[in-house]
Amino acid sequence: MKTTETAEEILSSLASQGFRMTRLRKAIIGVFTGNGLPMSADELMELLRSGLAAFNRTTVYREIAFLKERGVIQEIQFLHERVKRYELASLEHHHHLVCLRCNRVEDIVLENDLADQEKSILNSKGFKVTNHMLEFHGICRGCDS
Amino acid sequence: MKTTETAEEILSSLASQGFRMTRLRKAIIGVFTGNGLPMSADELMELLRSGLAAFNRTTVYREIAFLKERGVIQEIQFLHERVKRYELASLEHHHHLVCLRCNRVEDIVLENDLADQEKSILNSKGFKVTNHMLEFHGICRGCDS
DNA sequence: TTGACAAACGCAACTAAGTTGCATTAAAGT
DNA sequence: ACTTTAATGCAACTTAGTTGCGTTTGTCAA
Repeated sequence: MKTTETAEEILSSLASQGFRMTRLRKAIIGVFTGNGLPMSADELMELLRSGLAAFNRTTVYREIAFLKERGVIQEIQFLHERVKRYELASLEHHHHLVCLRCNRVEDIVLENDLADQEKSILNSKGFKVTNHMLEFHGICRGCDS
Repeated sequence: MKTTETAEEILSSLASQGFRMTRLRKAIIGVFTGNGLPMSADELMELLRSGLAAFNRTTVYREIAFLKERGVIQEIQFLHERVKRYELASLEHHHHLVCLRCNRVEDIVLENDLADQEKSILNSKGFKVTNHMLEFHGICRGCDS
C-alpha cells in the first residue's frame, strides 16, 4: 500500500501551521511513512526505543492524538484486539485481512464499491455515512496447513 | 432484528450439555433475547442491578465469556469505543449503522452479498475468511438538523 | 544572539475495562 | 439428604490509556 505523501511533505505541512518539528514527531512520521502496517502505541514505543531515542509513554500517546486530530494518521480497531492501531490517513483506501492464527495483517483493495452501498443507506435510512470499517477475519495462506 | 432462538431453547440446549440454569444465566439470556441491541458488560450489569438482583463483576464477565465460547453470543467492537459489546449470535446476519452524535446503533441488512467478495479473496490471496465485520459511521436522520 | 512564548515533554498518579487466584456456594443428579 | 462440580464472590492485579502540573525546548522577533 503506497502513500501519496512523503514524511517531508507531512512535516512541512505541519510546520506551516505553526507546529514544531520535534525529534519525536519526525521519528513517528518516519515510521508511518516507512512501513505500511497498522501500529499500536506500544509497538511504536518499542521501535523508537530500539532506534535512537526513548520517549515517555504520555508523550507518545499525545503525539498520536495530535497526528490523528490533524488527519495525518487514522485509528483502526481490530475485532480481536484491545489495542488501538494507527496507519497513515493518506494511504489508498483499503481494508484488512487479519489472520487469526499468526495475527498478520494484509491490506486489500476491494473492487466492488461500497460507495453505492452508502448512497442507498442515505436514501433508505437518512443516515449520512462519513466513514466505514470492513475487516475480514480468517486463516491466511501460510497458516493453512 | 429478530432471533431464530428463544431464551428457552438456548437454556435447554445448554442444560442438555450439562450446564446449569442459574439466575444470572437466565437473566442475561433474557436480556439478549429481549432486546436486540449490542450490550456492553457494564450496561448488562446496570440492567441486572436495576432489575431483581445484583451480580459480581467477575461473574458477569465470566458468564459473557461462557456464552461467547458456546456460540450463544458474539463479540462486537465499535471503532469509536473502548468497550466490547455482545449480541445474540443467532440474529439474522447484519451490520451496524453507528451515529457519531447520539451513539445510537441501528441494524442493517445489506442486500449486496459479501460472500462473493470472500470467495474472490480466497481465490486471489488464499486467505480463508471465517468472519467479517462491517461498520458504517455517520450521522443519523434524527441528529442531522 | 538573546529573550519570550507557546508547543512539546516527563513524571506521578489516576482511570476504565477486564482478568486471575482462590476459597465458598449452590444446581442437579443419585 | 448427599455429593459433585459448575458457578459465584472477593481482593488483588493487569493492560491500555489519560490527566494535572511543573519543566524544557523550538521558533520567531527584537
